[in-house]
Amino acid sequence: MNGDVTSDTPAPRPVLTRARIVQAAVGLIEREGADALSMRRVAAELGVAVMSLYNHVPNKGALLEGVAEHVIAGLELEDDPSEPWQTRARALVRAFRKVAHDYPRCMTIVLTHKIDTQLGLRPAERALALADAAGFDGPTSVRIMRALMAYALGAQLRETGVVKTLDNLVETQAESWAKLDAAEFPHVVALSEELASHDPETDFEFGLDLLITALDALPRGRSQSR
Amino acid sequence: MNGDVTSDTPAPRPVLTRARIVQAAVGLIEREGADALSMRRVAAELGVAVMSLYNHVPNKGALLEGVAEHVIAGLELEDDPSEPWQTRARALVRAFRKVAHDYPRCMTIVLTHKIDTQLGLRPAERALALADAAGFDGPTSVRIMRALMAYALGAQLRETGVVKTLDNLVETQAESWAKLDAAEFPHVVALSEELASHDPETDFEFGLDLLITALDALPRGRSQSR
DNA sequence: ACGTCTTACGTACATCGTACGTGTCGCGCC
DNA sequence: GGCGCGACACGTACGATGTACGTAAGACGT
Repeated sequence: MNGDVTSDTPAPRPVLTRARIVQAAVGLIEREGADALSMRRVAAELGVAVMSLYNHVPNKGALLEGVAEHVIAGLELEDDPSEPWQTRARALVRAFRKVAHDYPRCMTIVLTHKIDTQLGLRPAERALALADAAGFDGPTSVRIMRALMAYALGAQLRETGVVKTLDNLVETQAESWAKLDAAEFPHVVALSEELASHDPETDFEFGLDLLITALDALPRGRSQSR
Repeated sequence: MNGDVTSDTPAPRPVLTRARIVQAAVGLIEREGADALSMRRVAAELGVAVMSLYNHVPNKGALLEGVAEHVIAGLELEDDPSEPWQTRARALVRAFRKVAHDYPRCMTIVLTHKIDTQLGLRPAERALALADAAGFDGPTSVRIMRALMAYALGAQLRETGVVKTLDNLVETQAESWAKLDAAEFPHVVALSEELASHDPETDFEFGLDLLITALDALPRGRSQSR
């Protein structure tokens, strides 16, 4: 009567699939960090033997590419071409900020792995379209895209703490400032409060504004669309 | 007569030291990539047993921090305060480009590891000093520093190919463009030539110019020093 | 001569990625 | 029905890795 195991979903095992594996990996990374990711942990996560994963993923590298792909797919790239290009450009860069915020601990993996899908081309296409709409010529458009990418990239790595090298250490080592000789680092010491206070939102918008207004002031060959 | 082994350096074993270990690690990474780095490989590199390393380095993580520190120490931060701040700012950001170019395969490690030395504060101090010289107030100076850092960071990750995700895949997959439907990625297809051609220098300077000129146009409370 | 400290070494173990062989299940074909 | 066959989950096993731990050999003050 009730024991029809084959047709009625038994629930505990919703079939193993590449998508489920990738999702488990993403979850694991976000919960315990990228170092904690291992094929064995992922398998355990899914209640499955280790080698079963290899039926859907050729190797760990491919899994990581899957993770990168998954995250990039989360980019929300809705666009309204009737808006001025400045607004659309801001929206594009903000979309990066959004995913970086949603998957902070995945970022290292996302950035250091290739993405074979055309998904990875969407941001580039969008940026080029914007520059085109703004009236810039081809070579300039490419450079604009690269500059925007660079900023979006760096700002997010900074904000999410992926990059611990530069100014971030200023923020995380507040207690050791006392030992800093003000002679060698006068400005850092003087601005320690501002450095410690975090307002990533306005920090991000500040830099974005710089770029957009600079682009706006740039001479261009063709007339802009709006 | 000639066999005084203790005083005259026997050459093959110049004493094991943390600096030598770090240097070996850096060399190995640059030659074979970060994945190839293992304590055993480093030990072999130095003609030494594996565990001997642990007399100078508590664990692998500390070694990586040492690598990061070594690279950051290579930042050439000479400065001429008599120059206009724009020039000095350009020099600062270019210094990042220089090290990233010198140690491309170390960058991932450099960025994802903390640096405990005050060495890591030098760039921040310099950037803050520049913003101060330009006449910006404290909070704005901090934001300027962060924006410059973000760009320097992102631009270098892009250029050195550490980040393979965004537009870089456009450049590395030239052969597969034929299969791109021009309907979905019209601009990418149209600008494929510009995308493929590499002129990192001017790309970099383009973005840097955007930021500097935007900063220059910014209103500021105090008068600039020059 | 002798303890102590420093440093290089070797062994041992847990954990990792994954190559390979085995078992089970469902489905088309006779 | 029987039967072969491909897909998929599993278990075992091997090499490589990071490192805890014990050992030994020289340096040096007493």
